Amino acid sequence: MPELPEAETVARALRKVLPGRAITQVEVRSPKLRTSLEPLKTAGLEGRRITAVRRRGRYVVLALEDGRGLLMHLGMSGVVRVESPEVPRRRHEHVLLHLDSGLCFRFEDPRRFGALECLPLNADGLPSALDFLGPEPLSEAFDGAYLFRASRKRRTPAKVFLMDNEVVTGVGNIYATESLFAAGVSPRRAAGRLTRAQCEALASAVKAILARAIEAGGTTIADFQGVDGTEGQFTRELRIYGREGQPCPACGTRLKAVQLGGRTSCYCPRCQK
DNA sequence: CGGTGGACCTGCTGGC
DNA sequence: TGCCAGCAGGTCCACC
Repeated sequence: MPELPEAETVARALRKVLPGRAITQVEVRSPKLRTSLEPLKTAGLEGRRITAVRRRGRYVVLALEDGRGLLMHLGMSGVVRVESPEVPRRRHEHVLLHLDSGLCFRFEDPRRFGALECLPLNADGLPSALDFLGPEPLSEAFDGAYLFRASRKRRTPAKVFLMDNEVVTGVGNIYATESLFAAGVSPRRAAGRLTRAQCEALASAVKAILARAIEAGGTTIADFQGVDGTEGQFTRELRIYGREGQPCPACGTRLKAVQLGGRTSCYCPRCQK
């Protein structure tokens, strides 16, 4: 799944059903995701009440009444559902949190790149493990001036720069690709060579595209689902992601693809400079 | 320090 | 038809 709009979609759905609920039983069915799941078994979560659901970047935090929180990341293929414990366990459902509402929070993740850990929360209500993250892209702290400042002397490609969680958090391959296209910036351009105007255009594009994607409930390529099983509707609004070889929607030029930072990056060689 | 490449996983697909 | 290399929304670490 999961870039910021998908994490936000999940967080909003969980906010409707989790706050106020107590965890009655923890069911751990795999030894580890990205990190070991063993500590969850002995974390003493039974009886603890969930007080709030927060999102930071691609992470979702389920705050507990005791000052700790469950830090969750959906990796590449994570899906969360809240449904009856009677529904048969799926193949890659690794953690189930039974709730006093009679429902069950279920974390499914075939590739196991996701994470679920219980950690103490700081004054901001977040685990300090997230302190390294850069600004939220939809916050005022993220704008053209910030991008321009942060990119000086960086030789890394603009796309890799935009996907760096320390620069701005939550922008992954899909939304970086779409934002660069919307801003008319080549994904290969050295970050330090971006003009002030390009930084303004990029920041605006990131904000507009993420906001629109959140409205649409995220993007589903293969496996992202909302908590209620629905697919993200932003998929139909993607303009170039995954379309290498096809004509540019703006000028008709054949879209190209390059590998940048190990990720496929589709772009229009004519529209993006 | 900044930048790159591989590792971590399973599942699907496109090309032979 | 069937097989398998390659690729997939992310992060982290070792290495230059």
